Amino acid sequence: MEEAPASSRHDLCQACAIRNQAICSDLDPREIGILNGIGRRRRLAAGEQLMWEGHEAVLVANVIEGILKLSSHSADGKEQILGLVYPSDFLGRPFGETSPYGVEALTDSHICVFERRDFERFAREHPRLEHKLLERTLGELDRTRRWMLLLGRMTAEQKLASFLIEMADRLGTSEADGSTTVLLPLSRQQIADILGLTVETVSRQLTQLRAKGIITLSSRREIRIDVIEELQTIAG
Amino acid sequence: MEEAPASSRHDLCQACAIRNQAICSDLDPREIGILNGIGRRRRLAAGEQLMWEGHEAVLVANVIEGILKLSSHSADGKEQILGLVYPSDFLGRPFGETSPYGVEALTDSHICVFERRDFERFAREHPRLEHKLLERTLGELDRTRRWMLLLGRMTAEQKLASFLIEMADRLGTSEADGSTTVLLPLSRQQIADILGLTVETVSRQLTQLRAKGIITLSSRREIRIDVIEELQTIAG
DNA sequence: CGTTCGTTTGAGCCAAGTCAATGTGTGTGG
DNA sequence: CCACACACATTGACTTGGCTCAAACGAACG
Repeated sequence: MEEAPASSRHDLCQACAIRNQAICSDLDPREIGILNGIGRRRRLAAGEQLMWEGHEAVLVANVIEGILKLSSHSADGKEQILGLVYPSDFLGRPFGETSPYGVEALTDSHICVFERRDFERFAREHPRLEHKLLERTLGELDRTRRWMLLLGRMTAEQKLASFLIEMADRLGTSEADGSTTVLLPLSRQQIADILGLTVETVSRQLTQLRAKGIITLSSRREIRIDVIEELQTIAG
Repeated sequence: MEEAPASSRHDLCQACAIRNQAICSDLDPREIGILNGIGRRRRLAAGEQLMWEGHEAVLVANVIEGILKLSSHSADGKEQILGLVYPSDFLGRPFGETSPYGVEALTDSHICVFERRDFERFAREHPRLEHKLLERTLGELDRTRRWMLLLGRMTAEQKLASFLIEMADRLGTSEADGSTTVLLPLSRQQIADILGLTVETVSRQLTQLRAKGIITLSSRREIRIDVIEELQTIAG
Protein backbone atom coordinates (compact mmCIF):
# COMPACT_ATOMS: atom_id res chain seq x y z
CA MET A 1 0.00 0.00 0.00
CA GLU A 2 2.03 2.94 1.24
CA GLU A 3 4.98 1.05 2.69
CA ALA A 4 7.94 3.26 3.36
CA PRO A 5 11.36 1.91 2.38
CA ALA A 6 13.16 0.24 5.29
CA SER A 7 15.61 3.08 5.72
CA SER A 8 12.98 5.73 6.35
CA ARG A 9 10.68 3.52 8.34
CA HIS A 10 12.07 4.86 11.52
CA ASP A 11 10.69 8.27 10.69
CA LEU A 12 7.10 7.11 10.37
CA CYS A 13 6.60 7.13 14.13
CA GLN A 14 8.67 10.26 14.68
CA ALA A 15 6.40 12.16 12.35
CA CYS A 16 3.25 10.58 13.77
CA ALA A 17 0.57 13.06 14.72
CA ILE A 18 -0.31 11.14 17.87
CA ARG A 19 3.26 10.30 18.81
CA ASN A 20 2.92 11.82 22.28
CA GLN A 21 -0.61 10.80 23.17
CA ALA A 22 -0.85 7.18 22.09
CA ILE A 23 0.33 4.18 24.10
CA CYS A 24 3.68 4.27 22.31
CA SER A 25 4.55 7.64 23.87
CA ASP A 26 6.79 6.21 26.58
CA LEU A 27 9.00 4.14 24.31
CA ASP A 28 12.63 4.99 23.55
CA PRO A 29 13.91 5.32 19.96
CA ARG A 30 15.13 1.73 19.82
CA GLU A 31 11.76 0.39 20.90
CA ILE A 32 9.95 2.68 18.50
CA GLY A 33 12.13 1.22 15.76
CA ILE A 34 11.00 -2.32 16.55
CA LEU A 35 7.37 -1.26 16.72
CA ASN A 36 7.76 0.41 13.36
CA GLY A 37 8.92 -2.89 11.95
CA ILE A 38 5.81 -4.80 12.96
CA GLY A 39 3.20 -2.10 12.29
CA ARG A 40 1.89 -0.55 9.13
CA ARG A 41 -0.34 2.37 8.23
CA ARG A 42 -3.76 1.82 6.78
CA ARG A 43 -6.51 4.09 5.54
CA LEU A 44 -10.19 3.39 6.00
CA ALA A 45 -13.02 5.05 4.14
CA ALA A 46 -16.08 6.20 6.08
CA GLY A 47 -18.37 3.20 6.47
CA GLU A 48 -15.61 0.66 6.02
CA GLN A 49 -15.62 -2.28 8.42
CA LEU A 50 -12.34 -3.20 10.12
CA MET A 51 -13.43 -6.01 12.42
CA TRP A 52 -16.49 -8.19 12.76
CA GLU A 53 -18.35 -9.14 15.93
CA GLY A 54 -17.47 -12.68 16.99
CA HIS A 55 -14.76 -13.15 14.38
CA GLU A 56 -11.16 -13.94 15.17
CA ALA A 57 -9.33 -10.89 16.40
CA VAL A 58 -6.34 -10.79 14.06
CA LEU A 59 -5.26 -7.22 14.52
CA VAL A 60 -5.05 -4.29 16.88
CA ALA A 61 -4.36 -0.67 16.04
CA ASN A 62 -3.73 2.88 17.12
CA VAL A 63 -6.07 5.47 15.68
CA ILE A 64 -4.15 8.31 14.07
CA GLU A 65 -7.02 10.18 12.50
CA GLY A 66 -10.77 9.73 12.23
CA ILE A 67 -13.53 8.32 14.41
CA LEU A 68 -14.63 4.70 14.60
CA LYS A 69 -17.47 2.91 16.36
CA LEU A 70 -17.55 -0.34 18.31
CA SER A 71 -20.89 -2.07 18.10
CA SER A 72 -22.75 -5.22 18.84
CA HIS A 73 -26.11 -6.63 17.79
CA SER A 74 -28.83 -8.20 19.92
CA ALA A 75 -30.41 -11.49 18.89
CA ASP A 76 -33.27 -9.68 17.16
CA GLY A 77 -30.93 -7.54 15.10
CA LYS A 78 -30.98 -4.27 17.01
CA GLU A 79 -27.64 -2.52 17.12
CA GLN A 80 -26.05 -1.05 20.21
CA ILE A 81 -22.99 1.12 19.82
CA LEU A 82 -20.59 0.23 22.64
CA GLY A 83 -18.16 3.06 22.23
CA LEU A 84 -16.50 5.56 19.95
CA VAL A 85 -12.78 5.53 19.25
CA TYR A 86 -10.91 8.77 18.65
CA PRO A 87 -7.41 9.71 17.47
CA SER A 88 -4.65 8.42 19.79
CA ASP A 89 -7.03 5.76 21.17
CA PHE A 90 -6.10 2.12 21.07
CA LEU A 91 -8.31 -0.24 19.13
CA GLY A 92 -8.84 -3.99 19.32
CA ARG A 93 -8.75 -6.83 21.78
CA PRO A 94 -5.24 -7.99 22.70
CA PHE A 95 -4.91 -11.25 24.62
CA GLY A 96 -8.28 -12.49 23.39
CA GLU A 97 -9.16 -14.87 20.58
CA THR A 98 -12.29 -13.27 19.16
CA SER A 99 -13.44 -9.70 18.86
CA PRO A 100 -16.49 -9.14 21.07
CA TYR A 101 -17.68 -6.28 18.85
CA GLY A 102 -17.59 -5.00 15.30
CA VAL A 103 -15.47 -2.00 14.34
CA GLU A 104 -16.47 0.42 11.59
CA ALA A 105 -15.03 3.76 10.53
CA LEU A 106 -17.51 6.61 10.88
CA THR A 107 -15.28 9.06 9.05
CA ASP A 108 -12.37 8.54 6.70
CA SER A 109 -9.69 7.29 9.03
CA HIS A 110 -6.03 6.63 9.30
CA ILE A 111 -4.79 3.91 11.62
CA CYS A 112 -1.58 2.16 12.55
CA VAL A 113 -2.25 -1.59 12.57
CA PHE A 114 -0.39 -4.54 14.06
CA GLU A 115 -0.95 -8.25 13.81
CA ARG A 116 -2.37 -9.05 17.22
CA ARG A 117 0.22 -11.78 17.84
CA ASP A 118 3.11 -9.50 16.98
CA PHE A 119 1.76 -6.76 19.16
CA GLU A 120 1.20 -9.11 22.09
CA ARG A 121 4.75 -10.44 21.88
CA PHE A 122 6.14 -6.93 21.78
CA ALA A 123 3.93 -5.80 24.64
CA ARG A 124 4.96 -8.66 26.91
CA GLU A 125 8.58 -7.75 26.35
CA HIS A 126 8.05 -4.04 26.96
CA PRO A 127 6.35 -3.36 30.29
CA ARG A 128 6.18 0.39 29.73
CA LEU A 129 3.88 -0.24 26.78
CA GLU A 130 1.75 -2.66 28.77
CA HIS A 131 1.50 -0.11 31.52
CA LYS A 132 0.24 2.54 29.10
CA LEU A 133 -2.24 0.06 27.72
CA LEU A 134 -3.40 -0.77 31.23
CA GLU A 135 -3.99 2.88 32.09
CA ARG A 136 -5.94 3.36 28.88
CA THR A 137 -8.03 0.26 29.46
CA LEU A 138 -8.84 1.32 33.01
CA GLY A 139 -9.93 4.71 31.74
CA GLU A 140 -12.03 3.12 29.03
CA LEU A 141 -13.67 0.88 31.63
CA ASP A 142 -14.58 3.92 33.72
CA ARG A 143 -16.07 5.68 30.72
CA THR A 144 -18.01 2.59 29.70
CA ARG A 145 -19.43 2.22 33.20
CA ARG A 146 -20.54 5.84 33.21
CA TRP A 147 -22.38 5.08 29.98
CA MET A 148 -24.20 2.24 31.74
CA LEU A 149 -25.76 4.74 34.11
CA LEU A 150 -26.98 6.69 31.08
CA LEU A 151 -28.44 3.61 29.39
CA GLY A 152 -30.06 2.21 32.50
CA ARG A 153 -31.36 5.23 34.33
CA MET A 154 -31.79 8.28 32.11
CA THR A 155 -34.76 9.61 30.18
CA ALA A 156 -34.51 10.29 26.44
CA GLU A 157 -34.05 14.00 27.12
CA GLN A 158 -31.26 13.39 29.63
CA LYS A 159 -29.57 10.99 27.23
CA LEU A 160 -29.56 13.52 24.41
CA ALA A 161 -28.29 16.28 26.68
CA SER A 162 -25.46 14.05 27.97
CA PHE A 163 -24.60 13.00 24.44
CA LEU A 164 -24.39 16.57 23.17
CA ILE A 165 -22.21 17.63 26.10
CA GLU A 166 -19.83 14.76 25.42
CA MET A 167 -19.68 15.53 21.71
CA ALA A 168 -19.13 19.23 22.36
CA ASP A 169 -16.32 18.26 24.69
CA ARG A 170 -14.67 15.95 22.19
CA LEU A 171 -15.37 17.59 18.87
CA GLY A 172 -16.74 21.05 19.53
CA THR A 173 -15.21 24.34 18.43
CA SER A 174 -16.07 27.27 20.72
CA GLU A 175 -17.23 30.57 19.28
CA ALA A 176 -16.55 34.00 20.71
CA ASP A 177 -20.14 34.32 21.95
CA GLY A 178 -19.82 31.28 24.22
CA SER A 179 -21.64 28.90 21.94
CA THR A 180 -20.10 25.68 20.66
CA THR A 181 -20.52 24.11 17.24
CA VAL A 182 -20.23 20.37 16.70
CA LEU A 183 -19.95 18.59 13.39
CA LEU A 184 -21.37 15.17 14.20
CA PRO A 185 -19.71 12.11 12.66
CA LEU A 186 -22.98 10.23 13.23
CA SER A 187 -26.36 9.87 11.59
CA ARG A 188 -29.54 10.11 13.66
CA GLN A 189 -29.81 6.33 13.57
CA GLN A 190 -26.30 6.00 14.96
CA ILE A 191 -27.04 8.48 17.72
CA ALA A 192 -30.06 6.35 18.57
CA ASP A 193 -27.85 3.24 18.61
CA ILE A 194 -25.52 4.92 21.08
CA LEU A 195 -28.27 6.07 23.42
CA GLY A 196 -30.48 3.00 23.27
CA LEU A 197 -33.34 4.90 21.62
CA THR A 198 -35.11 4.96 18.25
CA VAL A 199 -34.41 7.44 15.44
CA GLU A 200 -37.80 9.05 15.90
CA THR A 201 -37.20 9.72 19.57
CA VAL A 202 -33.78 11.24 18.86
CA SER A 203 -35.28 13.48 16.22
CA ARG A 204 -38.13 14.58 18.47
CA GLN A 205 -35.82 15.34 21.38
CA LEU A 206 -33.56 17.41 19.16
CA THR A 207 -36.48 19.49 17.85
CA GLN A 208 -37.62 19.98 21.44
CA LEU A 209 -34.18 21.21 22.49
CA ARG A 210 -34.26 23.53 19.50
CA ALA A 211 -37.73 24.78 20.47
CA LYS A 212 -36.36 25.60 23.92
CA GLY A 213 -33.64 27.69 22.32
CA ILE A 214 -30.85 25.50 23.69
CA ILE A 215 -29.48 24.32 20.35
CA THR A 216 -29.57 25.34 16.70
CA LEU A 217 -29.66 22.71 13.94
CA SER A 218 -27.52 24.41 11.32
CA SER A 219 -27.58 21.42 9.00
CA ARG A 220 -28.17 17.69 9.37
CA ARG A 221 -24.78 16.98 10.85
CA GLU A 222 -24.02 20.36 12.36
CA ILE A 223 -25.38 21.37 15.74
CA ARG A 224 -24.69 24.59 17.55
CA ILE A 225 -25.06 24.51 21.30
CA ASP A 226 -26.21 27.94 22.37
CA VAL A 227 -26.58 27.43 26.12
CA ILE A 228 -24.48 24.54 27.32
CA GLU A 229 -25.43 25.23 30.96
CA GLU A 230 -29.02 24.32 30.13
CA LEU A 231 -27.85 21.00 28.77
CA GLN A 232 -25.86 20.38 31.93
CA THR A 233 -28.94 21.10 34.03
CA ILE A 234 -30.99 18.64 32.01
CA ALA A 235 -28.30 15.96 32.07
CA GLY A 236 -28.03 16.34 35.84
CA MET B 1 -7.41 -6.92 63.68
CA GLU B 2 -6.09 -10.35 62.74
CA GLU B 3 -2.51 -9.39 61.90
CA ALA B 4 -0.24 -12.36 61.65
CA PRO B 5 3.19 -12.06 63.29
CA ALA B 6 5.88 -11.12 60.77
CA SER B 7 7.41 -14.56 60.77
CA SER B 8 4.28 -16.33 59.59
CA ARG B 9 3.15 -13.61 57.23
CA HIS B 10 4.63 -15.41 54.35
CA ASP B 11 2.15 -18.21 54.81
CA LEU B 12 -0.90 -16.00 54.44
CA CYS B 13 -0.67 -16.00 50.66
CA GLN B 14 0.41 -19.62 50.44
CA ALA B 15 -2.74 -20.66 52.22
CA CYS B 16 -4.91 -18.24 50.27
CA ALA B 17 -8.02 -19.78 48.74
CA ILE B 18 -7.65 -17.79 45.54
CA ARG B 19 -3.87 -18.12 45.33
CA ASN B 20 -4.02 -19.58 41.82
CA GLN B 21 -6.81 -17.54 40.30
CA ALA B 22 -6.11 -13.98 41.42
CA ILE B 23 -3.71 -11.56 39.77
CA CYS B 24 -0.97 -12.63 42.16
CA SER B 25 -0.91 -16.15 40.71
CA ASP B 26 2.14 -15.57 38.51
CA LEU B 27 4.41 -14.20 41.23
CA ASP B 28 7.38 -16.11 42.65
CA PRO B 29 7.78 -16.72 46.40
CA ARG B 30 10.01 -13.68 46.88
CA GLU B 31 7.50 -11.39 45.21
CA ILE B 32 4.65 -12.94 47.16
CA GLY B 33 6.62 -12.15 50.28
CA ILE B 34 6.82 -8.45 49.41
CA LEU B 35 3.15 -8.34 48.52
CA ASN B 36 2.36 -9.94 51.84
CA GLY B 37 4.20 -7.12 53.54
CA ILE B 38 2.08 -4.38 52.02
CA GLY B 39 -1.30 -6.13 52.09
CA ARG B 40 -3.60 -7.09 54.90
CA ARG B 41 -6.76 -9.14 55.26
CA ARG B 42 -10.05 -7.51 56.04
CA ARG B 43 -13.55 -8.76 56.68
CA LEU B 44 -16.68 -6.98 55.55
CA ALA B 45 -20.19 -7.63 56.80
CA ALA B 46 -23.03 -7.82 54.27
CA GLY B 47 -24.15 -4.27 53.56
CA GLU B 48 -20.88 -2.70 54.62
CA GLN B 49 -19.51 0.03 52.34
CA LEU B 50 -15.85 -0.18 51.32
CA MET B 51 -15.54 2.76 48.94
CA TRP B 52 -17.64 5.79 48.10
CA GLU B 53 -18.49 7.18 44.69
CA GLY B 54 -16.37 10.22 43.90
CA HIS B 55 -14.20 9.91 47.00
CA GLU B 56 -10.46 9.52 46.92
CA ALA B 57 -9.49 5.98 45.96
CA VAL B 58 -7.17 5.04 48.81
CA LEU B 59 -7.20 1.30 48.46
CA VAL B 60 -7.46 -1.62 46.09
CA ALA B 61 -8.10 -5.26 46.93
CA ASN B 62 -8.42 -8.85 45.90
CA VAL B 63 -11.68 -10.54 46.78
CA ILE B 64 -11.07 -13.79 48.63
CA GLU B 65 -14.62 -14.61 49.56
CA GLY B 66 -18.03 -13.00 49.13
CA ILE B 67 -19.75 -10.87 46.52
CA LEU B 68 -19.62 -7.10 46.24
CA LYS B 69 -21.35 -4.57 44.04
CA LEU B 70 -20.05 -1.50 42.22
CA SER B 71 -22.65 1.19 41.84
CA SER B 72 -23.26 4.75 40.88
CA HIS B 73 -26.14 7.18 41.30
CA SER B 74 -27.78 9.44 38.75
CA ALA B 75 -28.41 13.10 39.56
CA ASP B 76 -31.97 12.34 40.67
CA GLY B 77 -30.84 9.65 43.08
CA LYS B 78 -31.56 6.51 41.10
CA GLU B 79 -28.98 3.78 41.57
CA GLN B 80 -27.39 1.79 38.78
CA ILE B 81 -25.29 -1.22 39.68
CA LEU B 82 -22.25 -1.22 37.38
CA GLY B 83 -20.96 -4.66 38.14
CA LEU B 84 -20.62 -7.48 40.62
CA VAL B 85 -17.28 -8.60 42.00
CA TYR B 86 -16.66 -12.24 42.84
CA PRO B 87 -13.91 -14.20 44.63
CA SER B 88 -10.51 -13.89 42.91
CA ASP B 89 -11.63 -10.68 41.18
CA PHE B 90 -9.64 -7.50 41.57
CA LEU B 91 -11.32 -4.51 43.14
CA GLY B 92 -10.61 -0.80 42.99
CA ARG B 93 -9.19 1.81 40.66
CA PRO B 94 -5.40 1.77 40.46
CA PHE B 95 -3.69 4.72 38.74
CA GLY B 96 -6.67 6.97 39.35
CA GLU B 97 -7.29 9.59 42.01
CA THR B 98 -10.97 9.10 42.76
CA SER B 99 -13.22 6.08 42.73
CA PRO B 100 -15.82 6.44 39.97
CA TYR B 101 -18.23 4.16 41.84
CA GLY B 102 -19.20 3.02 45.31
CA VAL B 103 -18.35 -0.47 46.54
CA GLU B 104 -20.54 -2.37 48.99
CA ALA B 105 -20.45 -5.95 50.20
CA LEU B 106 -23.59 -7.90 49.28
CA THR B 107 -22.61 -10.87 51.42
CA ASP B 108 -20.17 -11.22 54.29
CA SER B 109 -16.85 -10.94 52.55
CA HIS B 110 -13.18 -11.46 53.00
CA ILE B 111 -10.75 -9.33 51.04
CA CYS B 112 -7.03 -8.70 50.80
CA VAL B 113 -6.49 -4.93 50.76
CA PHE B 114 -3.56 -2.74 49.75
CA GLU B 115 -2.98 0.97 50.00
CA ARG B 116 -3.41 2.05 46.41
CA ARG B 117 -0.05 3.82 46.36
CA ASP B 118 1.78 0.79 47.71
CA PHE B 119 0.08 -1.46 45.21
CA GLU B 120 0.85 0.85 42.31
CA ARG B 121 4.52 1.02 43.24
CA PHE B 122 4.70 -2.75 43.50
CA ALA B 123 2.82 -3.23 40.22
CA ARG B 124 5.10 -0.91 38.27
CA GLU B 125 8.10 -2.87 39.48
CA HIS B 126 6.55 -6.24 38.66
CA PRO B 127 5.38 -6.45 35.07
CA ARG B 128 3.96 -9.94 35.47
CA LEU B 129 1.46 -8.55 37.94
CA GLU B 130 0.59 -5.65 35.67
CA HIS B 131 0.08 -8.08 32.84
CA LYS B 132 -2.37 -10.13 34.89
CA LEU B 133 -4.17 -6.96 35.87
CA LEU B 134 -4.33 -5.91 32.22
CA GLU B 135 -5.85 -9.21 31.15
CA ARG B 136 -8.41 -8.96 33.91
CA THR B 137 -9.29 -5.38 33.05
CA LEU B 138 -9.71 -6.24 29.38
CA GLY B 139 -12.03 -9.08 30.31
CA GLU B 140 -14.00 -6.84 32.62
CA LEU B 141 -14.33 -4.28 29.84
CA ASP B 142 -15.74 -6.95 27.52
CA ARG B 143 -18.24 -8.05 30.13
CA THR B 144 -19.27 -4.47 30.86
CA ARG B 145 -19.82 -3.79 27.18
CA ARG B 146 -21.98 -6.88 26.84
CA TRP B 147 -24.09 -5.47 29.66
CA MET B 148 -24.55 -2.24 27.69
CA LEU B 149 -26.35 -4.21 25.00
CA LEU B 150 -28.66 -5.57 27.69
CA LEU B 151 -29.36 -2.14 29.16
CA GLY B 152 -29.84 -0.40 25.85
CA ARG B 153 -31.67 -2.89 23.73
CA MET B 154 -33.43 -5.58 25.72
CA THR B 155 -36.98 -5.83 27.04
CA ALA B 156 -37.65 -6.45 30.73
CA GLU B 157 -38.28 -10.13 30.02
CA GLN B 158 -35.01 -10.51 28.10
CA LYS B 159 -33.14 -8.68 30.85
CA LEU B 160 -34.46 -11.03 33.52
CA ALA B 161 -33.70 -14.10 31.44
CA SER B 162 -30.14 -12.92 30.78
CA PHE B 163 -29.67 -12.10 34.44
CA LEU B 164 -30.84 -15.51 35.60
CA ILE B 165 -28.60 -17.29 33.10
CA GLU B 166 -25.60 -15.29 34.29
CA MET B 167 -26.39 -15.98 37.94
CA ALA B 168 -26.91 -19.69 37.27
CA ASP B 169 -23.56 -19.71 35.53
CA ARG B 170 -21.76 -17.98 38.37
CA LEU B 171 -23.55 -19.22 41.45
CA GLY B 172 -25.79 -22.09 40.41
CA THR B 173 -25.64 -25.66 41.66
CA SER B 174 -26.91 -28.23 39.16
CA GLU B 175 -29.31 -30.93 40.24
CA ALA B 176 -29.49 -34.47 38.84
CA ASP B 177 -32.71 -33.66 36.95
CA GLY B 178 -31.01 -30.95 34.89
CA SER B 179 -32.40 -28.06 36.88
CA THR B 180 -30.17 -25.46 38.52
CA THR B 181 -30.70 -23.76 41.86
CA VAL B 182 -29.36 -20.28 42.56
CA LEU B 183 -29.15 -18.58 45.94
CA LEU B 184 -29.25 -14.91 45.01
CA PRO B 185 -27.02 -12.50 46.92
CA LEU B 186 -29.36 -9.70 45.84
CA SER B 187 -32.70 -8.24 46.84
CA ARG B 188 -35.36 -7.51 44.22
CA GLN B 189 -34.45 -3.85 44.38
CA GLN B 190 -30.81 -4.67 43.67
CA ILE B 191 -31.76 -6.87 40.73
CA ALA B 192 -33.75 -3.92 39.41
CA ASP B 193 -30.72 -1.67 39.89
CA ILE B 194 -28.60 -4.06 37.84
CA LEU B 195 -31.08 -4.35 34.99
CA GLY B 196 -32.19 -0.74 34.84
CA LEU B 197 -35.76 -1.58 35.88
CA THR B 198 -38.05 -0.99 38.87
CA VAL B 199 -38.70 -3.49 41.67
CA GLU B 200 -42.27 -3.93 40.53
CA THR B 201 -41.26 -4.88 37.01
CA VAL B 202 -38.69 -7.38 38.30
CA SER B 203 -41.29 -8.96 40.53
CA ARG B 204 -43.86 -9.15 37.76
CA GLN B 205 -41.42 -10.67 35.29
CA LEU B 206 -40.39 -13.30 37.82
CA THR B 207 -43.99 -14.30 38.48
CA GLN B 208 -44.54 -14.50 34.74
CA LEU B 209 -41.54 -16.79 34.28
CA ARG B 210 -42.90 -18.90 37.13
CA ALA B 211 -46.35 -19.00 35.50
CA LYS B 212 -44.69 -20.31 32.33
CA GLY B 213 -43.11 -23.12 34.32
CA ILE B 214 -39.58 -21.96 33.56
CA ILE B 215 -38.55 -21.19 37.14
CA THR B 216 -39.62 -22.03 40.68
CA LEU B 217 -39.39 -19.44 43.45
CA SER B 218 -38.41 -21.66 46.37
CA SER B 219 -37.96 -18.75 48.73
CA ARG B 220 -37.24 -15.04 48.39
CA ARG B 221 -33.61 -15.47 47.60
CA GLU B 222 -33.67 -18.96 46.15
CA ILE B 223 -34.65 -19.56 42.53
CA ARG B 224 -34.71 -22.89 40.77
CA ILE B 225 -34.31 -22.78 37.01
CA ASP B 226 -36.27 -25.71 35.64
CA VAL B 227 -35.75 -25.21 31.91
CA ILE B 228 -32.66 -23.15 31.23
CA GLU B 229 -33.09 -23.62 27.45
CA GLU B 230 -36.30 -21.59 27.63
CA LEU B 231 -34.41 -18.78 29.30
CA GLN B 232 -31.76 -18.90 26.59
CA THR B 233 -34.46 -18.66 23.94
CA ILE B 234 -35.97 -15.62 25.62
CA ALA B 235 -32.61 -13.93 26.17
CA GLY B 236 -31.76 -14.49 22.51
C1' DC C 1 -48.09 -11.10 68.72
C1' DG C 2 -47.41 -6.90 66.54
C1' DT C 3 -43.91 -4.29 63.90
C1' DT C 4 -41.05 -3.87 60.13
C1' DC C 5 -39.10 -4.47 55.85
C1' DG C 6 -39.14 -6.66 51.51
C1' DT C 7 -42.20 -8.45 48.02
C1' DT C 8 -46.20 -9.06 45.29
C1' DT C 9 -50.33 -7.48 43.05
C1' DG C 10 -53.52 -4.04 41.08
C1' DA C 11 -55.02 0.16 38.53
C1' DG C 12 -53.94 3.89 35.77
C1' DC C 13 -50.76 6.68 33.18
C1' DC C 14 -47.09 8.32 30.39
C1' DA C 15 -42.67 8.16 27.87
C1' DA C 16 -40.97 6.05 24.26
C1' DG C 17 -41.83 2.71 20.64
C1' DT C 18 -44.31 1.49 16.22
C1' DC C 19 -46.25 2.37 11.91
C1' DA C 20 -47.01 5.49 8.28
C1' DA C 21 -46.71 9.71 5.70
C1' DT C 22 -44.28 13.70 4.41
C1' DG C 23 -40.25 16.62 3.97
C1' DT C 24 -35.36 17.62 2.56
C1' DG C 25 -31.06 17.30 0.71
C1' DT C 26 -27.74 14.98 -2.52
C1' DG C 27 -26.18 12.81 -6.22
C1' DT C 28 -27.05 10.78 -11.02
C1' DG C 29 -28.19 10.22 -15.58
C1' DG C 30 -30.94 11.99 -19.35
C1' DC D 1 -29.47 21.97 -15.97
C1' DC D 2 -33.39 19.68 -14.52
C1' DA D 3 -35.90 15.70 -12.94
C1' DC D 4 -35.85 11.77 -10.70
C1' DA D 5 -34.43 8.57 -7.27
C1' DC D 6 -32.81 7.49 -2.93
C1' DA D 7 -31.42 7.88 1.61
C1' DC D 8 -31.98 10.35 5.64
C1' DA D 9 -34.78 13.15 8.71
C1' DT D 10 -38.92 15.00 10.62
C1' DT D 11 -43.63 14.93 12.00
C1' DG D 12 -48.07 12.83 13.18
C1' DA D 13 -51.28 9.33 15.04
C1' DC D 14 -51.59 5.52 17.73
C1' DT D 15 -50.07 1.68 20.83
C1' DT D 16 -47.76 -0.25 24.57
C1' DG D 17 -44.21 -1.69 27.92
C1' DG D 18 -42.69 -0.37 31.91
C1' DC D 19 -43.27 3.27 35.52
C1' DT D 20 -45.90 5.40 39.40
C1' DC D 21 -48.80 5.28 43.13
C1' DA D 22 -51.21 2.59 46.36
C1' DA D 23 -52.61 -1.36 48.81
C1' DA D 24 -52.16 -6.02 50.48
C1' DC D 25 -49.29 -9.77 51.72
C1' DG D 26 -45.74 -12.46 54.15
C1' DA D 27 -41.52 -13.71 56.42
C1' DA D 28 -38.25 -12.45 60.09
C1' DC D 29 -37.49 -10.65 64.53
C1' DG D 30 -37.88 -8.47 68.90
